[in-house]
Amino acid sequence: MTTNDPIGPTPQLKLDAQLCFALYSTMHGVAKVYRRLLRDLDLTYPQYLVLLVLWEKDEINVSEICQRLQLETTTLTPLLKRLEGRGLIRRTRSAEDERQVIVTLTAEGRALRATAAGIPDCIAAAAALPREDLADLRGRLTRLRDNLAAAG
Amino acid sequence: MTTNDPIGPTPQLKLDAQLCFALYSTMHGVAKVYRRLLRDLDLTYPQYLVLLVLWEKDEINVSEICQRLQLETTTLTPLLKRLEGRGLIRRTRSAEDERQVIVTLTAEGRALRATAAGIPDCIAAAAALPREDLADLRGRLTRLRDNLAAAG
DNA sequence: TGACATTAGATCGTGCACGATATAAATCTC
DNA sequence: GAGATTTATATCGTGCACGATCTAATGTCA
Repeated sequence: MTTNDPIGPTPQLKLDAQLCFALYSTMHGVAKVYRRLLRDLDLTYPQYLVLLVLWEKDEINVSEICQRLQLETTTLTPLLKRLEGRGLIRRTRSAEDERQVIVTLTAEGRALRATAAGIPDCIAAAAALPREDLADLRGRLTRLRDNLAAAG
Repeated sequence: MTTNDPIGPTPQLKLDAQLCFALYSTMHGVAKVYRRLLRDLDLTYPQYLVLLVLWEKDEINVSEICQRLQLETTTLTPLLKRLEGRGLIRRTRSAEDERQVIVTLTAEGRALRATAAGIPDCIAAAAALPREDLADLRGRLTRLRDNLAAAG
């Protein structure tokens, strides 16, 4: 028989006590809800995030999208190619600086915004918490994220 | 020239206003800190989570780990094979029910617990927030996760 | 007992996510 | 203005994460 606790309690190593696991599993729960909502649009959640960025500001280069989403170019390059393949965006080399790739929404990509307009309300409904609680949670998470970035 | 806002404000579609993006990017920030801490142990964060589960309760089957971590067997099967390849766990078919695979820590897998004992404090330090704030945040996230699961 | 359903894991295919590295264009330095 | 450095993006390899599907073992019930 193996003992389950060979070196003492170490309560911080308990899964349910860990903030990070709460974050991890809650994110998966959110992703699951989004998958259902985005299935109609045939989008993944990261693809949806890229469109959110472009709906706010069109004709930006890849690294600006990277900065906004805190993702590496190695993640975004294939994702953007898929969005281009779907006809939602165009990727063109900048004339002034040939190193940059400018990402532009197509008419279809812009049109998708109207279809997506209802998504935040669906998420809020699934969250089933008062709007101010959600805003408060967002603020706390953002502060944590900034602290981690400063520490790392 | 393309307009940036062809269908009106729709402020809920703003990236920075979205709780879900805060969750998503904060999780990536956390993962980044863990990657640095776990590099010495040659573990990924999901692998570390599996070990947390086993350090709490050894000799459990695959589906129990799935339930604890809220992951699919299709995610865990290859991950467990990698941990087995590293010599940290063993996978054996149950004698009573041949469908089940029982996961057991090896001596090396148990020993790793001592090495990992300092990680939670490192994370707390990087988070740079009072312990009660972190506990509060964990509670709020768990509530949100449960609501989403109930809705989905 | 034999047909059917259920359960536990595994396999396959697709899409993130990132570290290490490559390449080409722009910029800096002398 | 030639060579070194930096910058923007792409390529490659590995590891999650999940939906769809498969297989084998178990359970059910006529």
